[in-house]
Amino acid sequence: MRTEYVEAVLALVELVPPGAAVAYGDVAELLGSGGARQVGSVMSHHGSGVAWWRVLRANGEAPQGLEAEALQFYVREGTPLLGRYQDFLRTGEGHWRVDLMAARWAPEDGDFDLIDAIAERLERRLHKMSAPDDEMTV
DNA sequence: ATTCTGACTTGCT
DNA sequence: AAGCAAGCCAGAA
Repeated sequence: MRTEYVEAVLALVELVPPGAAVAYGDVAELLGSGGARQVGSVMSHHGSGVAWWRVLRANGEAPQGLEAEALQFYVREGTPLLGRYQDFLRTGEGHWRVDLMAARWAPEDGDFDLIDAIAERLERRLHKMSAPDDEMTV
């Protein structure tokens, strides 16, 4: 993934407040570019510096392979959870997930501007690279 | 150009 | 609840 996209994704993720969360697909949608898998890829390779646990699967499951670590953060941040997470904390058994209906980030007044700024900057930087120039007609 | 690979999604059994 | 197939977007080989 190009660095412009990586930066845009990370910048977006930093806007998500503690206790809230968004799905991979949500991030792509807010950026107006790429898809859920691209966002997942970015998080996997470059997400360690941000609150990666606030970006998860559309059904509320934590990022693949990091369930246990993520749960610690959710509990600490008071993120709404569903299922037997307490069992999971004690025994490592039991299914649970984030209650995305309740936890999904609802951007506030100032956030929309920031989101737009990020999306626009990405758009600009992306377009600059292609420069079509009628390539197909040659 | 083709194929493979992912911290993904959605729909159907 | 749990699997599965197909669709998805893009980088890498």
